[in-house]
Amino acid sequence: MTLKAVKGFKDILPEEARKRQRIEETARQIFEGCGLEEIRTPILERTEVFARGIGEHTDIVEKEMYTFEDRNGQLLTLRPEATAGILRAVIEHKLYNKSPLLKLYTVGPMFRHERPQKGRLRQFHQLNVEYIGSSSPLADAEVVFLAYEIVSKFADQDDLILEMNSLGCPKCRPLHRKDLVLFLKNNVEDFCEDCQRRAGLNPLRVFDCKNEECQAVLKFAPVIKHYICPECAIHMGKVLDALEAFEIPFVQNAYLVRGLDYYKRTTFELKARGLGAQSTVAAGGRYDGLSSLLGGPDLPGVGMAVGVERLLLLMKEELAPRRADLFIAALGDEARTEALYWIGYLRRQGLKVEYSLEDKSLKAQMKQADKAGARYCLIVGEREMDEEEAILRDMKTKEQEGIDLDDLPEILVEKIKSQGDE
RNA sequence: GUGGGCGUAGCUCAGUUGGUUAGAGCGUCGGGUUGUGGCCCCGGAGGCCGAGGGUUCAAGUCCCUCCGCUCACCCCA
Repeated sequence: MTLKAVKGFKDILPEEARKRQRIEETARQIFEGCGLEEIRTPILERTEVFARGIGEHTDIVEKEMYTFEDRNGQLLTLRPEATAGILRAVIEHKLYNKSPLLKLYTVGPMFRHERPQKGRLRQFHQLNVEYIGSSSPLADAEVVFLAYEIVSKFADQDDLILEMNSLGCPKCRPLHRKDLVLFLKNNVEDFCEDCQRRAGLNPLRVFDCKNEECQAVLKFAPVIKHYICPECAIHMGKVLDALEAFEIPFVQNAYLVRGLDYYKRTTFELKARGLGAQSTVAAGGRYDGLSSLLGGPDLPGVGMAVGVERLLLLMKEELAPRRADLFIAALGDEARTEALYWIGYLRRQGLKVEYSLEDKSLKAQMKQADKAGARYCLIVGEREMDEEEAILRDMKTKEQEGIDLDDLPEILVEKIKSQGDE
């Protein structure tokens, strides 16, 4: 029995790692360009951080967290999402005293013990953004903007759909919730088993049900939109106006809800065709009460997460093959030793130089040069050593020229670097 | 946790009504004269046919159990 990775945990092999590098590079560029700063918090937190932050009765906390006791009997959890940990760090280090608005991003693995399927792993990765300290609807719009910008860099815009909704606030939400619960109670018979269960735990969730009969009944259910207080309505209006100004297309979905308790007001999901059942590639919303829930000051906040694995699924473009600037094919011990000196020098000059670790035939070395995508191949054997002139072959044009051994590295640097600028 | 689909070389897959040494393409390595890559040609390596039982003279092929992968429910990024 060979050893295998744990279920839902995947090895990221070189080809995929390169794609992820591209995604992260692009994201960082966009984040930094918008004035965000990176924060990195631990993957492990005290269970409390998530239990209080995410909500005791959410599925995540109830049955999906990797929670265990360490050697001292302390309850720890592998983070299932990023926001709670970041808030914990912001509060712990009183970062809010340094600036009234913190614009933070982080990239890294999250862990949830769910059954794996397309676009869903137990260890998965997110690009995360948090705007902490601002109640402005523009903060909400910025966060949506960032999600949209990143995703649309890798996905066809026609395949994307941005859904917006407002969940209301502690003032107006309870009214809706009360009426909704009442409605569900009065119509219990018409709902599927799942919905009947949801009604007790997280009533908003029934709106997510895929059952057609449930959806038919839900047409008559109280919708948040009609309960929202003037403040929330104005906030929502400003967010949507800003999105229009940003030229980001969206639709309003009155049934859009969130799985985490801490969300208030703005909530959104960016969905994509071609992802399978897990169609959400990015999502987020406002979480004004979270900071105080975690024992910090009453800081407003809004954030979002992009699912990296899902983005990977959408990423169609093939990566450019790797390219070496130069491959050095050396024949014989003397040439080889000299070649090593050149290789060290050239690499320190920033050139991508490869060569064969094994003592192979010239033909085999040329093949290797080809596989490395080398633009040039330098050939040096006994003959060249005697004549004090190595052969430089342009792999594309097949043209060859002699290079004087005396100041060979300098000549190569100049030649290859000037080529690269063209 | 509940369903469906699938497990044969590194990868994608063939494998006839059960029948002898399990195949192909791609990849990989080597060769096609003395020191020159890609294309082409030739050759090599590489499989407890997911595991364990059973039926049979005979199992990759049939039956059972388990394991794994996968898609969907659920939930969510």
